[in-house]
Amino acid sequence: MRIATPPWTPSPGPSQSVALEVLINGPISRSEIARRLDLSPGSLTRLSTPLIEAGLLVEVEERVDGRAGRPSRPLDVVADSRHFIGMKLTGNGVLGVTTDLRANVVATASAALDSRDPDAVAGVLAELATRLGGSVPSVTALGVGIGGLVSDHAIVTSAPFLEWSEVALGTMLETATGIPTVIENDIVAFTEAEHWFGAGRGLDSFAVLTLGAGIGYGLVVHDRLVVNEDSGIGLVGHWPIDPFGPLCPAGHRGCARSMLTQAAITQAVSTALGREVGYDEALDLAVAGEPAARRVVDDAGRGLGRMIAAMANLTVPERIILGGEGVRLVDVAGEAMHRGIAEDRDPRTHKLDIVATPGDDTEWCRGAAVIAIQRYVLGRRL
Amino acid sequence: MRIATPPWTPSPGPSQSVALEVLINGPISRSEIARRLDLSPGSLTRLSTPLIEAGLLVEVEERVDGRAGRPSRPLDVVADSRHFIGMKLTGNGVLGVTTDLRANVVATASAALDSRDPDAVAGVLAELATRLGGSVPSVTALGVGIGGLVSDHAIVTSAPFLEWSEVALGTMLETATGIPTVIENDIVAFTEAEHWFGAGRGLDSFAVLTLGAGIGYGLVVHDRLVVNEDSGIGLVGHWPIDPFGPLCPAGHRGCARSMLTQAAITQAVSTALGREVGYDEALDLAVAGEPAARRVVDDAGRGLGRMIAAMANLTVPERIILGGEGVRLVDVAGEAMHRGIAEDRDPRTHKLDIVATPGDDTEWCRGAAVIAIQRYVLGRRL
DNA sequence: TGGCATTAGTTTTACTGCAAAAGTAATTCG
DNA sequence: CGAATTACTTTTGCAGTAAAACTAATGCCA
Repeated sequence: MRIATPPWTPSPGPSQSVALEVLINGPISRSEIARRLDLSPGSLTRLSTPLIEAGLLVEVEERVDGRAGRPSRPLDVVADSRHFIGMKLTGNGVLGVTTDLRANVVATASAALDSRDPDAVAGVLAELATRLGGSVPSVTALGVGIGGLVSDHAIVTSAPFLEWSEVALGTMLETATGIPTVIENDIVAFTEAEHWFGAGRGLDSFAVLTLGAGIGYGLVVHDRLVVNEDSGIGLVGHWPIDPFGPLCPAGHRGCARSMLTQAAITQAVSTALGREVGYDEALDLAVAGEPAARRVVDDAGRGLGRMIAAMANLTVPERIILGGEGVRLVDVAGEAMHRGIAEDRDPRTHKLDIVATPGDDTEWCRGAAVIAIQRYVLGRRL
Repeated sequence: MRIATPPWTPSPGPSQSVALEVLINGPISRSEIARRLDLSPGSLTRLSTPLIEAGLLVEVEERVDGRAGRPSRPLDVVADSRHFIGMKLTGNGVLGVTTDLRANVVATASAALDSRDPDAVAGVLAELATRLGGSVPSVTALGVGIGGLVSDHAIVTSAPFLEWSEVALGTMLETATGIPTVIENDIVAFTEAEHWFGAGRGLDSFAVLTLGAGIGYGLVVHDRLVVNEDSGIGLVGHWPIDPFGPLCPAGHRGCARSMLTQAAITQAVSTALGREVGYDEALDLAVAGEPAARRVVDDAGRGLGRMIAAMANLTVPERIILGGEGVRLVDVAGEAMHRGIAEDRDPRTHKLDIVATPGDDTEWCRGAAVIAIQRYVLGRRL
């Protein structure tokens, strides 16, 4: 029989900071935590002991560092002491994952959406949550990522792709599942996942750009996400990147949406070749040297590069993280991208640190799970 | 006889926070400070009393608020208890101001530069500092703003307009004047002035764009300036704002430098009219409806608007502050600017809060003085 | 092999700085 | 004129901290 896990008790303050430090920065010794949080060694003993007794932290076996002195006893969180569900809602369906406290995916599932009616959608989500929760002892919290404006971590203010406005999805799901639920904008969720557990971990600032069905943008500065009331609208979708590019439905010429989305690239290649091709096929053709595909992909890469240059120039991040389902473009058009960056970057600037995350669909779900984790770990005051 | 002013003793911690709150947020009651810093009323008595006894703060006469209850006794800093000098260094000369602790200008002076030799320049600056310091009892610190890369608040790493690199201007001036000296990039200084005492006061985030001899950009997010090792290079000077615009010396078509600087506008208007005109005359002609000038100014305004849209989209600031010697462009081309903003902003976004600061040359000097004030008030740990 | 240096972590102690609570002050409103 | 309200002060006790002394576990070196 499994002993019930105690709640994440640490209230805001040094005790919570210690727990967070361990959660985010992996196994870490008491002395290292003391250095980072600027606390005395004595305080660290005092603060860590109750966390260990509560079963939240454990001492892992010491690693031999080869240095002189007593070896450290790194602390780590018991990652599978709690589990979370993260879901990504799109127009066609829902994809979901179960994760542990460190946002490692332990199960995956999906469901189709027949209707856009809020109640029907909530029903599908709840059913999926039940299915995902079956593989773990208990689910601590549920996070849902959605492309649109979300307020109070609970209400979908506006989600054009579902034709929703002011839908209290959070409450609906909490009622249906009995699991504490947070709703969040998908890019915010993705960015927070990179922030806590991804390529942005430990950085003071970074920017995120996602490629896929749409173009997403997130920013962390001074170790905190940058948001305002317009976040979630999709501010960079119509970013002008090529004055001679194709038109988008809103009448912008050569905007990000008309050149960088998967649909834009497949359409441009399909039109040029006179036959329907998929996204991966379009990129394959470019790799193989097919001239039209190559040109479309290079134009996109160059535009992407100029967009990255703009982000770098205006927000001076330590790193730029590229992600999303369509991120393979970065591999295929890397050279064009770097040319695009060079066009709009002063040659005296330092080289940009650009990393691409896996373009797996479940990354969006992990993001939603991270929002649930944050909400749980930090308390209601997110 | 004037009693010697005690040093700004508060060491980092709540005491310093209280002093800062009063310095930046004007006369403010103890209870209001307690609310803002999340301290108890008792703590505020304890913390403010020694600051008052030290002569740093004073109680100003209460303002009648009409509300019930005991009236508050607002605290204020003794602004003219200390004075600072701020200077702006350009290729032709130096402009300087003397200010009080709140960066109010109390004197102005300038000097020409005959030579770009570091020692000669330092001599001119020191002489100017002596002149500026004559009107006040004593000078607490000196700040110098310079268009280029500055490290450690002391060394001019690179200043192309003076053909300087690795000039230890800070030490040179401290030796020559005996006044603690800080060197800082001019845009950083300008932005900090807005942050503490200008249109950015009290905001969590804002962006600054200056127009003049060059294009400057500064950003504050989460109440702190955003900088990295590339800040000071002038990252936005070559921002592409019009694919059909004129060429800049670096070969960029329609970049900010080629369309928004004073030189760009006067040149474009002069060329069109076949005679030399100055900046103000060019703007006057545009106001009067002269077609070529109108077109040049409107093109610039539109480009400025698109640049503002880019800043707003990527950094979601609460406010955008426009400044610099050439800021009159904003008045003359306001309509075109707003059209440019609308082009690249999603119509669903909230209206941007845009303010223009006076285009006085001395604003740059105030900025430098603010850096000196910050360095003094916060201690060496800036 | 034993001492020494080094680093990690614990225990003890004393103290700072805080909030909470109770008290005082100064005003408006009825 | 007193009740309500808000601002500030004084008093008190306590929680969390650092500092110091101590224990522990390793590598290094003679």
